[in-house]
Amino acid sequence: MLIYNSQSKKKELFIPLEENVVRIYVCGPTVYDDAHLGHARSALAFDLLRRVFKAEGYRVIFVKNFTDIDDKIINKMKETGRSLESITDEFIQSYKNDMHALGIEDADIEPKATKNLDNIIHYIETLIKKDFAYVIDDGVYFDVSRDEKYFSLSHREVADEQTQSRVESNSQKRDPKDFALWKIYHDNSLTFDSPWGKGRPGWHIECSAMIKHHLSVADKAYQIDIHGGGADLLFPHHENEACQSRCESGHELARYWMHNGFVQIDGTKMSKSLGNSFFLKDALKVYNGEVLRFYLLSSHYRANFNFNEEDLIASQKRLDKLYRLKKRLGTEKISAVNKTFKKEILESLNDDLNISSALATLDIMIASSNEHLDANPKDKAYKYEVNANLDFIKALLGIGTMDAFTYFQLGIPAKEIAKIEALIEKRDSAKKEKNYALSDEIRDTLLRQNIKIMDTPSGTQWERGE
RNA sequence: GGCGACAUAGCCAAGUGGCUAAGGCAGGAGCCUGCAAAGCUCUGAUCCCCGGUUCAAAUCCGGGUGUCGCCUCCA
Repeated sequence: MLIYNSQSKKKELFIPLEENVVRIYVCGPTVYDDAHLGHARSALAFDLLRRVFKAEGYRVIFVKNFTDIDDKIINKMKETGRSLESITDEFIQSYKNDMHALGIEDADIEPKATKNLDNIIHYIETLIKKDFAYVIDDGVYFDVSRDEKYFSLSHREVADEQTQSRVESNSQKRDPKDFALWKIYHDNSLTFDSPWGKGRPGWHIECSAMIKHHLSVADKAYQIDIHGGGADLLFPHHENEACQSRCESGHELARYWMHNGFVQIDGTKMSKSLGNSFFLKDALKVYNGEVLRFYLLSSHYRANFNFNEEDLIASQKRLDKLYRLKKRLGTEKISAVNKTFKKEILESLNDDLNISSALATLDIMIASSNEHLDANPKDKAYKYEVNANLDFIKALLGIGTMDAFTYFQLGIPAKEIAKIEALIEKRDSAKKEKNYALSDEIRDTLLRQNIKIMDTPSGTQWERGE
């Protein structure tokens, strides 16, 4: 497996810390609002990574946190009068529901900041004891000058004056780049006890503390194999995490750093402040989860992804072909997956998740299967193998999980289905009587309702249109 | 202002030194069909521009132009 490491800016051969085991930590959402398409893309990228490792026979320990202490959550508490837990529970559940709709399973471990306060405080104490952090009036800060490898992850040169001036700085901080490990609050907002006074943990510290507690291996040069997240987290979040962790433990945090690209709308980054963000739950009202999954998954995870409906429809049509093949197999019996097919798909994905290349192989398999079945419609052994191929894809990519007839009837209420099928019966009898004028008229009527008719040797079938 | 990424057919998108530049959507032609749909076959690119390196470059180097991102919470 080759993985593009943001730290070296190169593809590197993946070598696990422990044989046959992969430890992956991904920065999850701050749970103050519903998930948007960007969360989905990030989650899908690492879901694919997880599936590929599993297909290669690794035991995967996949950890994704929920940041449940944050100023935005505190603000929401003030606005609504609700408790922290009621807000974060709601959005954790909402996040999970949306991800499940996309075929993304829960992480193996899902730590939360509120459940790791002791770990966080202990971690900060160690950093102070080792003289990497210092206490001033408004909190505990990390002394960046004590880490000569600071900037080695994000490759930033020494920050220029402009950058420094942009950092909101406490005059007592030794360096504007120093970042908060613990923030002390004297107001009535939500706070937690600490040796330095009531307050809240800084953002970066939770990941370092939770990785150490939940995922790290001891006595290796690195604590975990892979650390992932959105490209916007590279600096300062991941740089700070890496810095804290190497200083606290003497070991580097992660051997490989992976960063996914953004979802863009009309060529600009989707973000709340720009007012162009798209909630996943709203998208899921319009598009089936698997269709959305396939679309968001279909281009490389590091590239930016320009979301638009036209491309989504094109992507759905591509998925339709997989389901049409599934439909025409007419059996669920399975033999062994085609070895060449499996090998080619895995080779593509093993190259830093080259999904485009993998999907090209899938499309070629679909076309050649159709070709073979056109010539040999009754070749059962062949059908079993194609079934096995589709089953392999289902586990690896999470597509083709539905019954084919269900797939083509998505979004059509049962009442409509009965009406459609009644019309099709009527058309069938008209056809038998060679009353083509009537049968074509019925077909046109259905087409106007976005229902496509197809006459096949095994009877008339229908599908929803776009 | 500093740093970085990207630029491949109408659209989406692989390929990063060497046979005919993957695959999908859209379009065109054909086979099939009562006619369609579906499926299959055929069909489209001097790889942003200008220089350079090389026997050979979409692929490496330099310079442009353009788009986007990070530097502030962010997936």
